[in-house]
Amino acid sequence: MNAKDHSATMSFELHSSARLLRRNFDRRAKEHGLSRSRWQVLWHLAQEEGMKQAELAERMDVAPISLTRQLDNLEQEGLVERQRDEQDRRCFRIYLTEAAQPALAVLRELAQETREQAMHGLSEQEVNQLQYLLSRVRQNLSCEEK
Amino acid sequence: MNAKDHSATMSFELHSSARLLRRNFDRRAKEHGLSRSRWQVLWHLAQEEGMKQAELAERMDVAPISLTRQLDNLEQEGLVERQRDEQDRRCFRIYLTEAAQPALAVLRELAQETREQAMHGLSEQEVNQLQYLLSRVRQNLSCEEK
DNA sequence: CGCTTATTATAAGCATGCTTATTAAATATG
DNA sequence: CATATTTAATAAGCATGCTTATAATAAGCG
Repeated sequence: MNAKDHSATMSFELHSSARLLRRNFDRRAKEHGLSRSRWQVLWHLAQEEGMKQAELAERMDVAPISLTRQLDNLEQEGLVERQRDEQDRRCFRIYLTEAAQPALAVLRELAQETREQAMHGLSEQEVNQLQYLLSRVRQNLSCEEK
Repeated sequence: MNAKDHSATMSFELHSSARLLRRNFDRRAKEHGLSRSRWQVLWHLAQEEGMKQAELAERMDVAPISLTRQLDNLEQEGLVERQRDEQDRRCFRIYLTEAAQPALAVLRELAQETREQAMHGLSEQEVNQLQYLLSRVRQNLSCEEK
């Protein structure tokens, strides 16, 4: 097997393992009534509240319009709140509500389970190495959006 | 940073780099009028023709019904053909047409470019290592669909 | 053979992403 | 100040995945 074949296999492995990771989490989350798009919103808000919709969309790596519908639903269910920015009345700031806390607790637990399953049998050094190599691939692909 | 944080970052890196890989390819393919779902069909057929729709869907890791619409379109454009299986008249066998060859040539070239960009600066050993680690993650996640 | 079950493809309708166009508000510019 | 441009959010409509239901055919079994 030459280097070129290796890199082809690599693309496959990368694509495949990432898909399985998402799916593994999705399967767990679904049992708790959380779809992927929903848990992604809650997850990112848990890391930082009060972002504008556009900022949140940027972080989630979806188009702002794609977020609108999700926020509509989550707001209707009382899990998030849109608050008008007083300085710039065009935009909303997005906050989690108290009602979202139980869902977040579930999410943290599910994420932990998925990670443990994915990394099972890998030494700390191997996890570090994998992370390092992936970050280099990511940088190769993200820097040059030419 | 402890092992748990590492594994969290790892999930992020895996998710992120896989997404960038797809996107990088998509961007190139789009310039040639090929959407992801379309090139995935052609790509898999190029590896093996004459599969049943269900087999092809299995390989592509989509539901059979999701493939139906894509094949409808590709068949209409004359890039693929459905041929009735003579032994089992319920199923079709899917084949590429001559008209698909130019698109395939483009796809091969794009795939090569994307791989080279993704793996830029990685030694052959590092590519091997990355592939090995990813395959272990994949096995961890795929074996236990519990 | 005749009935039941499994398999293959499709249809209908939903979820969620996107592109493009629109509205309201802020900002820049003459 | 008035107009033009930019920005934030949304609306409309398309692409593509899914789940669930349906039709045709094959296969198993009495």
